[in-house]
Amino acid sequence: MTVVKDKLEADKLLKVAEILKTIAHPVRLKIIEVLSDEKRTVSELMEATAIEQSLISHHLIKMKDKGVLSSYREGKNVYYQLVDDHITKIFDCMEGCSFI
Amino acid sequence: MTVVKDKLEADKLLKVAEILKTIAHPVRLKIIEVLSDEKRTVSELMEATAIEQSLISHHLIKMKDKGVLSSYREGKNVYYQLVDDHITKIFDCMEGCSFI
DNA sequence: TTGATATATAAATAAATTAACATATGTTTG
DNA sequence: CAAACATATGTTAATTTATTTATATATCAA
Repeated sequence: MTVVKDKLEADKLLKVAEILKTIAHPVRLKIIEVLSDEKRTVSELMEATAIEQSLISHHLIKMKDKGVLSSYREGKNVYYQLVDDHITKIFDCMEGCSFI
Repeated sequence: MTVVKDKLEADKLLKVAEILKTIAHPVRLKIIEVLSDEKRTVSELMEATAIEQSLISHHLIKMKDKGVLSSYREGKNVYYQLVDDHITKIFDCMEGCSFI
């Protein structure tokens, strides 16, 4: 059996839990998946996810708040992007699990 | 920028979200961390997490329901263990992220 | 400057999660 | 078989999160 190398401190567990909670939603995972390719505008994300404007905005802002995404405006559009690509590894990680 | 290899189907995103939601809690992460070493009884997990009997039982049963843990009885004790060690990779994955 | 387009915000509600407490069940031991 | 121990279950309350609808703000183009 593999042992987790270093035990995570309680506060780090909290932080990890917070991030996981932030992304533990099918739409948010889809957003991450789409953004793994490259940055997208809100409109593009709406189309990619088939989620209406206000709701996707809520999702995006929450993910931004929690540090997973960042955004910048360019004219009428706002682009969202992953703060750290590393997060996409979570798909590999999960897919490796027998129960998925 | 790294691209996620294969796009996950909608139903797989749902499944992944379900699992992430299941473990996105500091106590549950701690349980996974402890079990990464080896199987433990409920009592041992209570001690390791400092969580009271009923509450930890609820956590354990939820994780078992979702397929993350399995359990078996041995006398008065019930042992819980990880169904798939692979799940512990999530710690590495998260620790690699700049926002953690 | 007005209208159109893109996005954000606010408020209300619905739904899900977590925690706490009380009680029940299963197993061993005397 | 009764008491003790380990764990599970049921119920409710508290809290958090997700969704919807309506409205506001920002930017561009005519």
